[in-house]
Amino acid sequence: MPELPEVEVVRRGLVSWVRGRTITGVDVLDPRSLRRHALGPEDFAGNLEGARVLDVVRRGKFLWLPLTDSTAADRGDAGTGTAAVALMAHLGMSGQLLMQDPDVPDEKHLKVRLRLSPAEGMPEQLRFVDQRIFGGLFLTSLIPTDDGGPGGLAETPLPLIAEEASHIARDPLDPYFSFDTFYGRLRARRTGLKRALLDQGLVSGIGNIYADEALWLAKLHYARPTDTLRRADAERVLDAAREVMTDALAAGGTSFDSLYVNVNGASGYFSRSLNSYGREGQECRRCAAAGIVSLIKREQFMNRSSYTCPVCQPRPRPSRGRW
DNA sequence: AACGCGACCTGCGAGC
DNA sequence: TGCTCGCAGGTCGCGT
Repeated sequence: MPELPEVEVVRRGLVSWVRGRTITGVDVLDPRSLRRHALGPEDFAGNLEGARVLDVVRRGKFLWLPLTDSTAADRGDAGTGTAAVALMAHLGMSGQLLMQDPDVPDEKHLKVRLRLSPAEGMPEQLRFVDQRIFGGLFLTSLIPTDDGGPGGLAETPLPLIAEEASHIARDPLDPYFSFDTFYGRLRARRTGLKRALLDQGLVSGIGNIYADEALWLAKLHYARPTDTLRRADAERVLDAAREVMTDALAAGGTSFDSLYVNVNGASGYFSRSLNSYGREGQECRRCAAAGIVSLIKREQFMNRSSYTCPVCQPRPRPSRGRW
């Protein structure tokens, strides 16, 4: 489910419920969801119990909760306490973070339950639910960022980043995102445009859906070589990514239920607004508006599906070298 | 450096 | 009804 807009919906939903609260108990129902926590479930639980959640931070599709040291958790400054570690969450393909009351029956794919200190009118459990187990939770250190900016989007941005997310580039909606840096690195690559857009180390937050949508909006083919891509084309595809992710974020707001973080917003947004993804055999809307009949084509690329309009996103001609 | 895989998983619908 | 196949929005690590 989650690309940047979906993860941001989760972040926004989560922060008002968990910021300032203490983790009082941890139930690991399926240790496979802690695969990336090398020291095992007991270490995971032991380090979380007693720690206070300071914030919810996102970079790309990575989400983390900076924590106070569990031994120093009784300071009153929930928002400004220092943090050296964080609880990292990645939703993978099917992960959800749900706020639930204790009397709500366990979800079928409930993997980890965090019990939180009671707070007036707030659910007492944060549950990690994940059908496919590509996502997971783990603890990670917080380290200084290397560009002076904040580690990610947060209520109280700090120049610290979760170590396990430090290889992830900023996303196009991040105020500290540098187009010049992105473009320079893009031109240095000898690869295709979609592969580059999906490379979270180059630009983050874009997944298979929004890559296809951005390429469609920008009228660019996924195989367009990056090393010759003009600045205006790179700007166009990034602006397109920004546009589609901003729209999705706005629509995703409707999928957030105040009782829990609802990760079910897919149906609402996608059925209405997608122009290429999942539309194999259907008319390209832009071509149709111009009186041309062109059917969206699906192709295997990078072991996944890519959707393009053969008319307005023509495949680039094979380059034979300039000289 | 880049790429193509496989690995990690469960569940759904289509087709037989 | 039950089987197999292909498919699903991600990331990591290996070999070439």
